[in-house]
Amino acid sequence: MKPRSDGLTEHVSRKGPQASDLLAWYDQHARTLPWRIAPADSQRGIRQDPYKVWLSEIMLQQTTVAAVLPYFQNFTARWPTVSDLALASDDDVRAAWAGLGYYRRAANLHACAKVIADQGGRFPQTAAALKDLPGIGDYTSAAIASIAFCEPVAVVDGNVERVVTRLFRLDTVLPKVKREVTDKVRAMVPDDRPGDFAQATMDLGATICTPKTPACALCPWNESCAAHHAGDMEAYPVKAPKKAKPRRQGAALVVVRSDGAVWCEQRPPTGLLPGMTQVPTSEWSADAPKPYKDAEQLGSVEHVFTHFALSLQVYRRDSDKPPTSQGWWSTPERVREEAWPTVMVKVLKAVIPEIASSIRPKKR
DNA sequence: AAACCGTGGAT
DNA sequence: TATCCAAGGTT
Repeated sequence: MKPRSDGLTEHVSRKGPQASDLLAWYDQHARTLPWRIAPADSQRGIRQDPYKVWLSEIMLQQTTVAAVLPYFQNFTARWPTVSDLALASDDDVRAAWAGLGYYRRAANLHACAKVIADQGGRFPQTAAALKDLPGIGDYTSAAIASIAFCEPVAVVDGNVERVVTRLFRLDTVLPKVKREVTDKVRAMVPDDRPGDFAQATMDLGATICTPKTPACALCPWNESCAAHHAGDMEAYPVKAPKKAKPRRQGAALVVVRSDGAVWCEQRPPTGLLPGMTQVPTSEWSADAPKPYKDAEQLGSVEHVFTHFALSLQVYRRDSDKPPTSQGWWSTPERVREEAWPTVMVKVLKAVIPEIASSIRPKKR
């Protein structure tokens, strides 16, 4: 024990973070979310619905809670069970996912639902078995297993990486530090409440141990946090420098039929925006596109994807003739049901704002 | 292993 | 306006 100037002995700094302290905080401050049950119910032995846990976890990958909420409500209202989702069409799932991003998640979600429906609608109950399913990796398998099935596994997401690298001042650069973080978490997971512990560490990261100006004064682990004592919380986790985003450009053609229908195409099933709906467009490259003929140029649209920024020149043509060989006319009543990614919503807003403004799901 | 894959909100 | 970044997975 380290002697103190007042003659007492310092205990807390050697104790290390205790799961019980975090769980006590969680019992008071857990966020209320539609896929989650209250910690009091959890302690009564009530389990969360594996379908809702799985669906929410897939949606929450690299996505904020606020963005997920209306999509989660829509999916669960439309497809109340995993077997209902398995029976949906690819088009319906894509359209329902439109706007959430990372569209391969939607294809993996649907494929996963079909596998589970084939197994009687029952989810595998261990992290190891869950990880074999499409769209389910290290994090998601552990999250579902611990939250829905009480398996005491380490659940490590971005929040947990931040919390734990600060607790122990782990200065290995991401993503290498993940192994150390996982080891630290594994040593802390309580056998009696693994799911609540996982959700508590994530809630702590989301609401207290935030990337910038963390609220250490409110943190149940502040006394045992090395970074808090050192005052360098924001230095963790250590990240590699980011690469600059290249800029690409292109042209998009909105063809409007005399009845107001818009010509649509489906993007290829792999790569960027897989399977999503688009209007005819040039290549997106470093070079300036050729202008479309017999069309009015309406201005440009800017959009930033994960690894490049795009500037699209928007053209409008009024014509009853299909401009490309593969595609379909979407009437004004149907346009909002198409699987438009956000870049295409921007394009449509530049041409038919009164119709395009109603494309996204309503917030709840 | 590093690149690919969206989006909207906060600062 | 620019940058960061949020409950990652796949190849």
